[in-house]
Amino acid sequence: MNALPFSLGSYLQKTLKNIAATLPSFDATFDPDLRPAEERFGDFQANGVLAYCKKMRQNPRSVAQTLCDAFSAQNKDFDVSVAGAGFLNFKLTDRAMLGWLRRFHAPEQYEGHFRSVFSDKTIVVDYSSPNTAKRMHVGHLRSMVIGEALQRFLRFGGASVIRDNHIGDWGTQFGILLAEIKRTGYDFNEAPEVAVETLEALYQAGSQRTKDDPQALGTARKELVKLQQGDAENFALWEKINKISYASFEAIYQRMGVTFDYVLGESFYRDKVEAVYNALQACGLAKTDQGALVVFHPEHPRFCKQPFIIRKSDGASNYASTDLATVAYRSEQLHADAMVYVTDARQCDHFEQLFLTVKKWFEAEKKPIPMLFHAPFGMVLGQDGKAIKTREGKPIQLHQLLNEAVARAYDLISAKSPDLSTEEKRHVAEVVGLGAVKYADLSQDRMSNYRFEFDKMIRFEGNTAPYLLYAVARIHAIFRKAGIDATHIADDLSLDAFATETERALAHKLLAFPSILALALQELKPHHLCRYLYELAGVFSTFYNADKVLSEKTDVQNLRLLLCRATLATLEKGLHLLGLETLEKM
RNA sequence: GGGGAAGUAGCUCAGCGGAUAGAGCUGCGGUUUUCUAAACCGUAGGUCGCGGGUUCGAGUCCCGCUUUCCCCGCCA
Repeated sequence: MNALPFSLGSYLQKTLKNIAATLPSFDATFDPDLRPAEERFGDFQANGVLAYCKKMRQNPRSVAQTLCDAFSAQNKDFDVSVAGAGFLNFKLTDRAMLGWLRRFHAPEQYEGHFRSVFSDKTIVVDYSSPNTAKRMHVGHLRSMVIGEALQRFLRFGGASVIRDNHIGDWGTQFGILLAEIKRTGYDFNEAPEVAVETLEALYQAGSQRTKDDPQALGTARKELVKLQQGDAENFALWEKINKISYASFEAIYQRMGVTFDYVLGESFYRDKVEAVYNALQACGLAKTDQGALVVFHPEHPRFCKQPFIIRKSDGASNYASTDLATVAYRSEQLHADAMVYVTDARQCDHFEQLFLTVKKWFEAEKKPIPMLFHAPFGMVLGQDGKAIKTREGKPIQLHQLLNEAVARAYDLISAKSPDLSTEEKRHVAEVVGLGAVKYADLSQDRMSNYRFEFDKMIRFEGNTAPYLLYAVARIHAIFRKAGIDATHIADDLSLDAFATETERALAHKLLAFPSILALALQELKPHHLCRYLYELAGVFSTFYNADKVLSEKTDVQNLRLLLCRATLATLEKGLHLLGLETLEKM
């Protein structure tokens, strides 16, 4: 018999499907519906027989039994049984479990073993994407953090990922800002760190002015059209603004460990939107309405009336124009099979309209249609449950927020680990503080709004980054104490069974890692992985408390070191996939 | 007015049509001559917004009602 693969869930899924194909009770529509099981039921369970029998009007228990018998006739690694209404429960033998652990206890052993529907596909992940002329504030956190995690998931699953920061550098804000710069005569004669604040203030003042005064709005729109038509003065100003903005973004990215393959802002597509206008009119999708070029979708209950405006009545492009050009560019020039957009949920309509339009457009031109995914996320709320703001009602600057997280982490570490050197404390504080901010964001379902509370994210109880990082540090401490390099543990075990329930419970949890990753990837939701890592750390802590690793018996110690090594690998790999750094000491 | 998301323990949240709805915080009670107690163990806490329906089975799907948030033609 071959050694068991890394992804036991998908292995069982495939095996059951194959076996079912040889049995008269099943047809090709049967989906075993495999998932990790609670330990009291086994290690994995297949619930699919129930749904299948409902559809086929068959007795689920007897059908499950035939599948169970056929499976156990050819596979001795699992004890399989029929339970309840017709569940199939699979419990790995200790021997098979230990065999799996020996094969997959280190991250380098995972490489190439985790596959998904995105494997071997080229995928553009569009995330962060701030607007220039403003500094990043708390509202920019989620796209950056969630997008970074998702692109790492996709990459780990064997996809060829292109990270694209689609910066908003060509929109209406420039009309407002250019008008305000000209009105005030701002000359950029200050350091970039100061200039970025000035520009922000100018934008805010200008933005208010356009709301109060229709004439100012008109002026701003004209400045934007001039820019988009290549006016030299406006273009030079635009370049200055962007240069200053990029520098302020880069400082944040560096700190957060975020890098991009491309930074193709909206402006990159400025000479490509004309072709979009022509193409969509040529294939009859776009028409002029109230002076603007729009796309309606007659078959859609809402978008038959709600237009997708691809060119404004003043001739200026908007983000629909550039987004359409962007899809074409990514598909044709970057050869992307799929695109994932990580933006806030308010843009759901926009992306639904964009995807519908692309589908029809590409169909009409007989071009391959890329898979398009929107991964929307909810708002960041303050402690009062309302959109987070400073006391003055302004957005909280991202760099200030990160500084505060790190400062709070530093205070805590100074109190808890006074023996660390100042340098070590600073490093730990940086990892813990930034990790706490990232993890707080990732650990909640991205679709819901989440409450930003320093006190909750920088604590060591519950589903937090510090709790997970602490578990990692404790495992490192065991290897330090044993004088064993964690990457060189003995895997030639003499034991072929677990000695304690807690050992087995830990192994049970470790097996589920690939299934959880698959779920997180399928839904493009990092919180599934967070929840899993938290549970794993919890099971480990129980084991750590109950079973002493460094024991007098060599065989027991080797088994437990193997479990520690596997737990360490999973926690570290998982945290790295989430975009967090890990520590050996804290 | 139309549409979307949401309403689960006092609070913050998990819960892929499946098995007795779970965590953490808070409360109460324990555990350290032992690998990091920043931990662990125990206990308490629920009309899953309300009312119907589909199903062998509904927190999960459908319909109605209700509350909150968000979006709805030239912002992104």
